[in-house]
Amino acid sequence: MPAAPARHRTPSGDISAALLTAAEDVLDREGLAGLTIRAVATEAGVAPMGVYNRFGGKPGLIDALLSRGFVLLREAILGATGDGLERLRNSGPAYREFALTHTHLYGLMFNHPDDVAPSEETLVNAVQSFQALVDLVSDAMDRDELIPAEPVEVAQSIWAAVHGAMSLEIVGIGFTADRAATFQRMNDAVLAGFSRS
Amino acid sequence: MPAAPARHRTPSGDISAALLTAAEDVLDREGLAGLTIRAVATEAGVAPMGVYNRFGGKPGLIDALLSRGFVLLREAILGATGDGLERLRNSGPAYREFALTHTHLYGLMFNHPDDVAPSEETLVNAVQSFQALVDLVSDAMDRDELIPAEPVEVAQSIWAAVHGAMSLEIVGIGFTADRAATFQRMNDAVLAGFSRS
DNA sequence: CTCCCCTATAGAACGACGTTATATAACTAT
DNA sequence: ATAGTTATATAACGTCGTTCTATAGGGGAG
Repeated sequence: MPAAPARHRTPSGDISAALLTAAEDVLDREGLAGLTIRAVATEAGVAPMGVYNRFGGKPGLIDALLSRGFVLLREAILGATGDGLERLRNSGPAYREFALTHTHLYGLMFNHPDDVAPSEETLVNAVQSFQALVDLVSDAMDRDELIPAEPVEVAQSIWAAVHGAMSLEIVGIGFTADRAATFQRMNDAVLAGFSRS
Repeated sequence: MPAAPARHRTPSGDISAALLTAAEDVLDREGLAGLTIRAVATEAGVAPMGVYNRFGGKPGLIDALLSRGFVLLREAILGATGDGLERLRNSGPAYREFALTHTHLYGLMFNHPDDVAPSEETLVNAVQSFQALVDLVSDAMDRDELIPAEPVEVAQSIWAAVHGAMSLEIVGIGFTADRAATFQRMNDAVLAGFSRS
């Protein structure tokens, strides 16, 4: 009989992390269409069954990607420098940077397939991303740099504007030459709407 | 031999329209996951091959949906009542109404699959949707109800904010009780950022 | 160190998908 | 009525997500 084919076995604990990292890479590189169970498993050097053992299937794997995406988004927002209103203003470009660095993941986070039901953990991470923005708004209000109002309401408006700008920019709908400058202007205009004259 | 199976044949000219209408219905009813060639053809009472004869395949069919979506969006914007700044303000809720009525189509318009390359006609319709908003902005500026600026820049910012709000509302990311009221407040805040004090 | 159980592995299989190819039958224009 | 265009039914191919089987590698108990 022929020599037994050398069969490698990945240590249990490393499988989830390997699959998740591989999924991120495949998604960034080839988009959602290229994100197949077989492709991710191959990229991770793991058997396709691992996706089912660890994530319960493709929707579970995508949910894990979303969860990680919101963690990264929160870190991007918190990475903004400055204080008060200045920091809030700087969080806009930081948000933009994240979206442009992970366009496919970003698109997935705000427009996931119907069969992907965000898990509790994912929802918590999404809320914490939003909370990071709320905190920046609250701080600016405490410093009297913004009109007093409900911070959650204001943060929701700012997030909508910033997310909308990135969604349009990623899909290629833009009618101005300098995208970064247009983003800045929109960011400033929205903040101006909530600022003291 | 058995009786020939009664084979119905759809008149040529009606096939495209039947397929497109069926695709709209299936998309609205079952989402992108349910939008299969076979399902659309069955819904239209037409052979699956019709999609290839008329639209060149599934990406072509989706492109036709996008094209029609932007026409509907333009009509929704133009349907806003009032004059000048008031009409611009009213176009927000009209936009929201369209997005909520066709959530799946709306999501597709601003986050289409990688293999769907928008046709020239679709791009023209998208530009015309945007132009409708630019015209409202220009009119409000002409009436001195907005700060003088480049209408395209201002319209781009407004669209970003409104689109972002609907994108978040559709995906279920919202932290305020009354979605319609929050939308109104954001709409007003953005316009305030471009308005005369 | 040895044995055993847990679990990752390879591989086949299923149904559904987008797509292509075939041959037949229905409409349309002459 | 006839000929050509074109929609039809049907089968097939490869790939997808998913499930099932049997095998074999690694970690823990003795």
